[in-house]
Amino acid sequence: MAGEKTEVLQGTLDLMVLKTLDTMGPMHGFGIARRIEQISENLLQLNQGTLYPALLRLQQKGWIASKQGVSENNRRARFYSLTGAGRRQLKKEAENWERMTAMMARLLAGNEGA
Amino acid sequence: MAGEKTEVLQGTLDLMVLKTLDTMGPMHGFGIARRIEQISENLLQLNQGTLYPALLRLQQKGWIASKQGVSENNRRARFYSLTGAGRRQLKKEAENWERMTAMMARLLAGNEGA
DNA sequence: GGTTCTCCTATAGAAGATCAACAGGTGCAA
DNA sequence: TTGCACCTGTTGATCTTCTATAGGAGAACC
Repeated sequence: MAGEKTEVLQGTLDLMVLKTLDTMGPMHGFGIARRIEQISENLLQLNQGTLYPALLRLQQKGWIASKQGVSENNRRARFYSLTGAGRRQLKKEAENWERMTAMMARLLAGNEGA
Repeated sequence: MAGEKTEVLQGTLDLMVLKTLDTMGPMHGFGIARRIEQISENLLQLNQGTLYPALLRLQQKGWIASKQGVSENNRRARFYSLTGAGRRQLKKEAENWERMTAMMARLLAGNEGA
């Protein structure tokens, strides 16, 4: 009831995960999700069915690596961390995002000149 | 060869089309595509296979209406224009976009406080 | 010792958007 | 009449996210 539920903009999730890992260091999936929801001020609901396939995808592409460990709450958890390639990919996607927002800003400004 | 080809961020196309129609008035599909490519400084390549289904979708939702007409080059063309509901939807999506970019800005800034 | 709660990982199937590729009609100029 | 630029579509594949479901395991309370 309380306002709109916002979905994750397709193609943005990778960037969010990569950046979160870059900022926070190694984290487990649950923690990543919580962090993103916090940053979004709970506007964004991150489903597990969204996150874990994404984490798998990122691993297969070699952008993140995972290691078994134990969480703050003493539970078994899989910790993900950025690889070198992941850091490069993050840079690339962040730049792409900047370009995208710049373009949208131009469009939304509504200037009619080409 | 010449740099990256950027794909349309999924979920962004509706907003782009709606806003274009809002700024430019009635246009045919080909023109909309050209306008968006110009604004994006040719970073964005808009496929017909992307645009026309989108135009159809937008019509079915009642956000745009179409009318047969004749283009500047004297060809038969279908002109699309915003409806009242379309204008409302545009406002909504634009606001949503603002919220999304604000959140991404927070995330990319990398502040670690919640 | 058992129950229940929260944490944490995962998978399957459906839905939706975009892409690549193809197909076709028409005005205009050479 | 040939060719080109303009203009509108459709189809099938792929990818991403969502909804729904499943389950193990520590901790806390009884």
